[in-house]
Amino acid sequence: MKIASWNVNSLKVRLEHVCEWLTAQQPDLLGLQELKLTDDKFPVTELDALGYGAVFAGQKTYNGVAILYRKASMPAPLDVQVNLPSFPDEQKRVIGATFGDLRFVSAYVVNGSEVGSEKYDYKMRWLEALRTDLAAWSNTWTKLALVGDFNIAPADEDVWDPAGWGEAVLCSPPERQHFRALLDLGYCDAFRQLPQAPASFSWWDYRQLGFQKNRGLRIDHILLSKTLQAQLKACSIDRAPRKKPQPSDHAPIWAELA
DNA sequence: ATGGCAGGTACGACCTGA
Repeated sequence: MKIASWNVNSLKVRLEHVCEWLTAQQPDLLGLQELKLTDDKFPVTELDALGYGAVFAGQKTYNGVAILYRKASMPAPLDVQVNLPSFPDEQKRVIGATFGDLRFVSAYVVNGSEVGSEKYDYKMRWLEALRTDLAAWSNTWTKLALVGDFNIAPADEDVWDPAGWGEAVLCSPPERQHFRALLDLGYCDAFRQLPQAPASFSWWDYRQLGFQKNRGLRIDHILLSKTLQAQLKACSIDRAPRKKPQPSDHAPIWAELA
């Protein structure tokens, strides 16, 4: 089974890229973030034509998350849950669903703007709630994958210029502690369970030829529970869509499970 | 220190992203 995550930075603009990637990669589950569209504009028909169903929670302009599932291989989603139960929020940042005995959660973690700002404080409280709810979910589901744009580079090796970034937002010690706390609930960072090339990133700034110079960050992650970790066969970031015209600034990350 | 690029809103610049 192949599971994946992709911050598409507007599903309206990126629909062709998503359709091409689904066709080429045939993931069984794909978590999307930053849809930037309301539910009435979600491309149900186009995805259905490729054999994919979807559950989604969108809003105007910002945020918005979805789970796409390959209908030929996956049962229908059950127990669809939008947002964090312990954190009432107007912003649509989380959607979870159960496929057979697998719980799959797609999350778009708060960016945080800059350390010490009001948005950074919101990010801290939001991550605290995510920890609380992930702990609760872990009591219900042993096979759980939490995927998404975490807006945290877990370590210096996940930053193209650690000295330059320092302890700025996405790299600050409190954010990294929050990421570590999620792992401490019994999860692994799938990407780091396997050998990877140095300077592997999932996001590159649109400006200053960021991608061409590989000036990026690894902020998109697949977290696996222990049971799923034991099934992990491969994990990779696919840079190909980032090379296309009018790309998302994020690349998809995928993991193969036995 | 700032802006640079991109998307959305809405048709002006401005907000947000990471």
